Formats: sequence, C-alpha cells, structure tokens
Amino acid sequence: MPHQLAPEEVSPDGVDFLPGLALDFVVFGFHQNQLKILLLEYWNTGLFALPGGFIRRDENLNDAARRVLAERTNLSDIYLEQFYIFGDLARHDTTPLRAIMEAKGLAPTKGHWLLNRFVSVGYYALIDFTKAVPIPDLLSDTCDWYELSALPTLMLDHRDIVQKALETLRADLDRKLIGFNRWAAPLLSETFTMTDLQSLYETILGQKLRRSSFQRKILSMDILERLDKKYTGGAHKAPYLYRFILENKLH
Amino acid sequence: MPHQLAPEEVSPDGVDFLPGLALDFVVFGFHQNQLKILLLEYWNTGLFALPGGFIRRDENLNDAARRVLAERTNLSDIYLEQFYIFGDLARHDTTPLRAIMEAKGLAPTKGHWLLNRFVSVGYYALIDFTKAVPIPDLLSDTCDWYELSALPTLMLDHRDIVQKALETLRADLDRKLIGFNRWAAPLLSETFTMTDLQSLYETILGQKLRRSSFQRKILSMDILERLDKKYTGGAHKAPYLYRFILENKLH
DNA sequence: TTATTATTGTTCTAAAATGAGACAATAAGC
DNA sequence: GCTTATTGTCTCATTTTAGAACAATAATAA
Repeated sequence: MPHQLAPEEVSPDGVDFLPGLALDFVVFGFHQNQLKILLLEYWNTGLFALPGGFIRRDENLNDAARRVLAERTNLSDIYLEQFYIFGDLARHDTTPLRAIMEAKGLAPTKGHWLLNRFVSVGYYALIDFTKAVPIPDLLSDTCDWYELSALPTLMLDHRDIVQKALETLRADLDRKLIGFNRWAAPLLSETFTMTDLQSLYETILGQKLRRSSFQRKILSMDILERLDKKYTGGAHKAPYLYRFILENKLH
Repeated sequence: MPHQLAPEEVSPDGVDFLPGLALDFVVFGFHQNQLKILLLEYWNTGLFALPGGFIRRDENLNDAARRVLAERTNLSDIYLEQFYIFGDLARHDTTPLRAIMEAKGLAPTKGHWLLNRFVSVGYYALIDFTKAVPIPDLLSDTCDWYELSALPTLMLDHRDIVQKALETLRADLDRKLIGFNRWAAPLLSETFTMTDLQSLYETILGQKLRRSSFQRKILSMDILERLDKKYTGGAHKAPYLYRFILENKLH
C-alpha cells in the first residue's frame, strides 16, 4: 500500500516528491576559452534561475540528481558532485515563483507545494559544451549557456550558489590532480592541445600560469596520450593533439 | 496564523521541525595523540549512533546545526562545516529506530514522524576535547568519546558518514593552510608544543612527518607565538609552548 | 625559393622548497 | 658531574619551480 499523502505534499504533476527538498545545478561548460553555465529563463517574467529539480520518494538523492540533469542536458553519465546545502530562511521568498506560476497560468494557491520553504542541495556538473542539448523545464521558456563572467541577475540566492560552486571547482582543481584525467576530461572535447588545457586551468583559477611549468607538470603526470599534430592554418608551428589516457589503461 | 500541519509532520516533542531532513555530526576531538568522535549509545539496545538533530521551520539550516551541537556538547562558537548530504534509500531502515523507541517506551506507530525516510546533512565539528561536556539526547543513554581507530559498530550508514568526514578533514588540512590557525586551533588547547601540533597532523593524515621539515614549515607561516618553555619533568630539553596568533593580530 | 612571423616543444640556469641527517643545548635522573 | 631523551637549529644533497632562452616549424609574404 502506498504512503498516504496530504494534498499539499504532492507536486503539481502529481509525482510523489520529497517535500521541502530541492536540487540546484551549476552546470559548467567550457567554450572559446570561457566558462559557461546553464540558466533557465522563465516565460514572460525576465527571471533567470539555475536548473533544478526534486527527489522522488523512491529514488536515491544522487540518482535524482542524475535524472534531473539528464532531463536538462540530454546527457547521461555526467561528472557530478555535491558541493553544499543551502538552507537559509531567507531563501523562502515566494515572490518570484508566484510570478512564474502566474505567467504560466498556474494558480499560486496558499500552501501550494512549490511555495513551501525549500532546502536545496547544490550540485556542480562538468559537461562537454558541444554535446549537451539544453532543454527548458515545465515552467521555463529557455535553457541556455551564459558566460560566468557576465551572468544576468539570478533569482533568490542562486548567485551565491554559483559562487560557492566556483569556489569548490577551484579547490577541487588543485585537490583532484590525481584522477584529473577523469575530472577535467568532461570539459574538453576528446582531443585538445596543451594550450587548450592550460587555458581551461587559467579560466577556472582566474590567473595566468607559466607555459613551460604547466607543460612539464602535466606531462610528468603521464595522463596524456600524444596524437598527431593539429594544423590550424596559423603561421606557426603546429601543436600536438592530446587525449586523456583512460583510468583502466593507467594501471 | 501558524502553518497548519498534518499530525505526522510534527515530531514527538511537538516541535515544528522540517520533515524528512536531519542533521548528523561527526564531532572530532584530539586527546592523548588520538582522534576521537562523539557517539550516542541508546538505552538497552547496544546501538551506537552519531549525534544528530532536526531543523525547525523558523530556523536557518546552519543555525540548527549550531543549536543541536550546543545541546550535545554544551559549547557554542564551534568550528563547524558541512561535508556531504546522505540521501540513499538504503538509509531508510526503520529497524534500529523501532528498537530504540520501544526501549524508551515510545510506540513506533505506523507513519510516525521518526520512521519516515530522512535525508541527512553531514557536518563535521572540531572542538577542544577538554572543554566539551557530552550530553545524551532524549532517546540515548550516554554521549561519549570513542577513538576513531576503534569505533563500535554504528547503526545505518553512520560508519560511511564518519569515513566521508575523515576524508574531508584530511583534504581540508592541506587546503586550509591559510587560516590554519583558526582551523586547527579548536582541536588543541590554548597552548601546545610543536610536537603536539605535529602529532595532530600525523594523526589526521595517518602518516609520519619529518620533524625538522614540519617545524621549518610551520614556523615560516608566522602563525605561532612562542611562549615560555614547558617543564614536564622529563629528563630532556624542555620544549617551547606555542599559541596561535589570532586572525585579527595577523594583519 | 627564401625570409618573416607566431607559436610551440624543449632545455637551461638560478632560485626556492624539501628530505634526511647531524649536532649542540638542556632538563631531569643517577 | 655524567647520562639520557628530546628539542631547536643548522647543513648539505636532492627535488621542484620560476623565468627565460632557444630551436623547430607551419603558414604567409617577398
């Protein structure tokens, strides 16, 4: 016999979600030497927000995260990591959601499931910019990439969430050098030049690195496989292309 | 007008908590060159668990953590950090809690608030072993220190929670060298010898460090104030005592 | 064909950090 | 005063890093 629910415990779609708990995603992509993240724009309101979702009662938390992210990006097998839980009371401002619901023709009735206080689990994801197919959710109009350095104003505390995600990303960049091949790989295409990789580093860390030191360090890690040269048409020496050696090939 | 609640949304004490969300604490203390954590033992069941608690509807998440921790240790102003959210379905095993409730004379009625699925926010805390006064909660018999290297069997996934906390602690030990004086300070008493500090490092990292290198590195950080010598009565040179220079004195 | 140019892979040297040990200083016990 | 254990500091070899230099080389222009 299924668990009995009070009406306000059920989401608008009638799906059986855990109440009061949400997921928010900072989805990083890397394109043209810029870090970008996915944002939703809500119909007719000018409001921007991070992609998010809820957890089913019969679902592991991290599985819920994978499911929601797959719905937004059309990608499975995504590099995904929890980084913080946001649970301030100040989050509980129903103004933007009321506007969004009304613009969608939904009645923001008192006690509506969506208008309760939510504690939100922050995840960051690293994905291949070229492979993702951003898909809006039920309440939003568009789902698209925005440069991290030029984000629109975000609703609620979503700006803080992005900031915290970026800090975690930076810390992890240092910390996860072991296994780095699996970590950074999702942000780059299958093959890349050393300059591409350095540029990714520099963009995440927000500072310039020395070319010779960077190359020496990365090469000494034995995580790259050198492929053919890449002839770009530029009037200069052609760089080698590299590929990450997969984990199972390392040992 | 207060929010209307279904009966099963209210905790046994009648306090208005957020449903389905709990807090679990890995409280680290350092004593006699051993890392220890606080555990609760439940009355008449032989069950051990991490200290935990719930979030009031009118309370920030992190404030709830401070409140609960103060209730368990009689300490305020504790170094506290989120490290993970545990949300697997496998957590939802009501067997131990039923036993605990029955041993306490509480009826584990179907749909009882405590028997629902809980997603739990993991916090780790660093406190001065000598200053804490461990206090059991309503359902437990004792609250005491246990050596990390010799923990009893813990209920549910609490062993995993401890493991994850320890991994985070180790990673943070490297990462937080800046501000280290504030970070490690809670684990040591006000004054300490260089050997004490090195021992703390070695215990957290689980490996021996070279004495001269450690001393050179720590002293070069300019975060320690050298005080008088400590005469222990041992037949050898007396070590200096040190104290962390407070943050506001650093600049 | 031959310079020219921009970028790359590699090498070199000086500086800095670290590893591993040596050594003198010194409390307390004998 | 001698011994013992531990400490603070110093030394030297090794490793790592910073910073610059240099040769190689695609494409372009002369």
